[in-house]
Amino acid sequence: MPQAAIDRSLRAILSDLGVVVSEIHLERPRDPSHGDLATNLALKVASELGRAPREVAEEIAQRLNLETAGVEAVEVAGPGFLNFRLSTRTVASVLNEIAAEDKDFGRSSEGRGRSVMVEFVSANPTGPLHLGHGRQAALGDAISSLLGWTGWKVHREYYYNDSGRQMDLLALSVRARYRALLGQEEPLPQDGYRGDYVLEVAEALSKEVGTRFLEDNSDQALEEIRNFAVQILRAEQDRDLSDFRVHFDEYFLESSLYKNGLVDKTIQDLRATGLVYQHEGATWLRTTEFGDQKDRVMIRTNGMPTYFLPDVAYHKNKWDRGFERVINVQGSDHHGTMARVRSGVRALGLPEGYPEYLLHQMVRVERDGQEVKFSKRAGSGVTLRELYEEVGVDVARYFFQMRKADAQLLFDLDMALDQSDKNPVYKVQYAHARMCSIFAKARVAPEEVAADVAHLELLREDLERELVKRLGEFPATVERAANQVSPHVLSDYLEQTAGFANSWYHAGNPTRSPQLAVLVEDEALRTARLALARAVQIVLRNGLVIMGIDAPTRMVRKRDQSVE
RNA sequence: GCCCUCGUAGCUCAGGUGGAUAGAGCGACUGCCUCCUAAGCAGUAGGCCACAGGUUCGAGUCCUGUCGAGGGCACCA
Repeated sequence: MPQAAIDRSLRAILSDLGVVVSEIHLERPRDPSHGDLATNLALKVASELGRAPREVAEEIAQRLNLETAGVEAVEVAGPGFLNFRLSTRTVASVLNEIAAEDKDFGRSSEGRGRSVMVEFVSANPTGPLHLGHGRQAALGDAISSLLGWTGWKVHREYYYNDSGRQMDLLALSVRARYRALLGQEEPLPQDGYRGDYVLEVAEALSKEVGTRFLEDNSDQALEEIRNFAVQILRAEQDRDLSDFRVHFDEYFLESSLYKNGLVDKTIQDLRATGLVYQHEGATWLRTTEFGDQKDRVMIRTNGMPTYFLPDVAYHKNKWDRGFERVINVQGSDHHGTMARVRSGVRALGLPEGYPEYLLHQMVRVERDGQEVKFSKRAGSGVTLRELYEEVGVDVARYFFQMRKADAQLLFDLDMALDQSDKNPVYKVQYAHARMCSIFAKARVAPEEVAADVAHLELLREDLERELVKRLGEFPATVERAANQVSPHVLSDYLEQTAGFANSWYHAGNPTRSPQLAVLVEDEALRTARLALARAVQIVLRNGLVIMGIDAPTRMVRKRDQSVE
């Protein structure tokens, strides 16, 4: 990459000047007259050297070996910026790198094969997944993928509570519906689950067991009902996720923490720290020791643990399984658990800031400017499946990823259902498909497109240069998105890159400027442009792969909203 | 009351570590095309970056406060 050569040259000069700098920030200036790349380096180190920024910049510019840095010109501007104009050869050589690396272009090794766990979705099996889970599924999957591309060994995990009060509530809700179905009215419990899906489970139950649970109020009967309901609802969630192309390496049951004695072990270990005390009949942990706002109850007066205890046990277990880095993707309503869990595991000797959290805000859906609120089946909200069956999985995944997690997400159904370039998802996919259609028309296999530097130097149109530069930024963009745990950084890049690619393509429309078409008569130029199209294709495809979105070679428009 | 996140164009949102004239999409407006290189293309207008202070050569970005939106502050999950 051109950045790397300049970076090396600058570092050499700096060490001659006797300055150490951890990172050199090279950016693409907005204003093209400021060159292809710019750095504020001189401004940064000027004070350390006790010299004027412009003077330092001048000296760096003078010492720079243009040839080695792959630069055609360097100039000092403004308060002391260094602006670089890349040589055409440097710009062009990017395309060969992209073609050579192909499916791996954009991968890096920053993670050095270390393990990271991403825990996400983690919904309890009490009903269908809703939009919040969808956002989380898309975000968690994309983050996992980004980490994989930057050299981490990623473990996707789903944790769920298969015991406890919510489950009992579910069982009672199902039982009430089941009995009502068989003519014996039973009121839903307070805070019971009201969605139509509970009725579906009840119907299935009655088919399975007949009237067996009509009179039986035993705990054992209730547990059977619970297990039955959980099995059905878990299966439904699995289908919802799998059809959404989200898959996990491991499903972790809360109940296993009790079965394996990890909860008991945790409370013992905590007691050994001396941070545990009794107060008004409950057992507390002094989490304020680690900056929590108040101490937390671990075991209630009635002898039952709160959720805090298994949470700590679970995260200690993550650590013990070798995950020194863990990212929990959760709704921002879980904000309160963050300080608690971190304090709890710190008491057990784990490092500060473990685990990491990515909290996302709520999702709203709008149609015709009106908020869509209801799902009869789910009882409340809109289910994930309802959404992606209407707009398609690609669109749903993209929309969930295209905003930063800590901002609320407005899901605009009118935009989502638009099948033109106005829809960012299709814009990127069209751009990819257009590149594919060029190869089809030229009757060449994309893998066989090759051009040497002499050809590539012919790419002198502004749009072409701009495109090449952008394509070269793909690996750095993937890294930034991964480091910031922010998939929207990537979707933003793809959308803009697709925009440039589309403009480039349209510019060569036969009725406008046929000399700008990819498939021009001049064979050398044609070769060069095919190589550019190939690079665009690779970058867009790799980006979409990371996002978990199809990169179609041909777009087929759906006639209407009915299922294909 | 305390804590966290957010506040940028009419709308939805980007704005690497503080850097040069604050960007994109939608919508609006103006041209162009009816080509088959795709369900159009090109361009224009639109901003007190919520507000008030501060830090500094320089603030949308950092600090303090105010206002507004969302969420969290359980022996619930």
